[in-house]
Amino acid sequence: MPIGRPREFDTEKALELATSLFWRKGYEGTSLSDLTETLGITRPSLYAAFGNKEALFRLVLERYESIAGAYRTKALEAPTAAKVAQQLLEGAAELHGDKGNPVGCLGVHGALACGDEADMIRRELSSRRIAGEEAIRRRLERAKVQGDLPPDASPSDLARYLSVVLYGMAVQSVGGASRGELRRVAEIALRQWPKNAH
Amino acid sequence: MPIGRPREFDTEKALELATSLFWRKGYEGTSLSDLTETLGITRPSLYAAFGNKEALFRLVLERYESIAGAYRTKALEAPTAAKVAQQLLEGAAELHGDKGNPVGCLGVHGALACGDEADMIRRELSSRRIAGEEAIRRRLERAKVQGDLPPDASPSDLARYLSVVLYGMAVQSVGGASRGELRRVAEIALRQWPKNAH
DNA sequence: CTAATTATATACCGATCGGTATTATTCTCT
DNA sequence: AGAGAATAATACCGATCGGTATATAATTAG
Repeated sequence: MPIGRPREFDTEKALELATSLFWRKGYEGTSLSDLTETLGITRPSLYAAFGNKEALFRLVLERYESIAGAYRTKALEAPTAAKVAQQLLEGAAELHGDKGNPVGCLGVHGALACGDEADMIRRELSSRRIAGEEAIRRRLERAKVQGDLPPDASPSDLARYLSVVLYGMAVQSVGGASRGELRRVAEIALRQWPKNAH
Repeated sequence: MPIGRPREFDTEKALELATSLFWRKGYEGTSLSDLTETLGITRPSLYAAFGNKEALFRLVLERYESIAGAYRTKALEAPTAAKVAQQLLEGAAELHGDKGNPVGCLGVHGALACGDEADMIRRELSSRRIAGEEAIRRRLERAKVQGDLPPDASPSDLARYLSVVLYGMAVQSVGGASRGELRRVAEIALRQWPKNAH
């Protein structure tokens, strides 16, 4: 056991509560009072354990991506480009259609528009969205090399299209879309997927 | 001329400046100090002219929808369902690809996630998004009656799909997507549009 | 035991939030 | 000119923001 007085709360459980809070209300919309009240700890305890609000948000973001965003990395490992697209869109439908999760996507509405003070977070989320799109693009380029996509298909355009639908589904879920409705959106979005001639 | 001391600023110009401010930074992200500084008026003048921050935002929202959202109502008047879809998506590409406009969409990121105080605005924007989707759905139902869509096509699913792509394009534009990139997204999204056998 | 170390709770910091009371100024109407 | 009405400028309100100084309690090391 480490030296000094032992911590009286579970940091992992606290991160989980903070995640759902930031997920629902975004970065700026979540106040320190929200956090301390929900986590059941005092302000100095929060700062001693996590640094400050911004550092806590970054920890939450890591946690969110490794859990809620797990379907993304898994989808990119699917054998064909068509299956990658399918798993991405259906995974988003499952995630956002799950009534147990807060609506929307932490990465999308966490800080789309915000005051000057949260500008760092806005940029961070934006670059993460871009990185996600890049990952899809690289996977589709590989697919093209493997003859898995028609020669005239553009991996970057298709990756952008997939990202757009993913973002849109997150926004749509804020309006209360059900899992079935999101699934049908995914199905329609996949209809146009470029068919290989072979 | 009305009785009393005349107003020394142009309310229409002030609304325009407020629109671009709310458009960029969202409802909560825009402070009264931002507003008074940008509009070049004092706080009491703003309150006398527009009521309060929330009332000003609603005025801005009306203005935004009648200007930036004009392409939507126009698109719904297109002769065929396919052209409605095309004009909706291409209109969004033009709007969000215009470097003269702030990125994103006021209705989408104006208050997706926010603190408790802005909850009214969040609900307002959400219900407007739903109303927009409903308008598309009704147009597509009319198209189906007119034999303009295949019998097995679902107007509500297609309307939801179109809305998702519109939302997603708004988010994508925050990441700096160009007009051409958004146009290609629109083009891909339209490939799957149900073809009529006729 | 004492000393060192770490977490806790209370109470507070300056800055900013949205909003307003007060007073002075500029106009129309009689 | 003077009364009434509306806007303008200054200065301020309580509440909340993110963050912290201070002191106390709980633990390990010696």
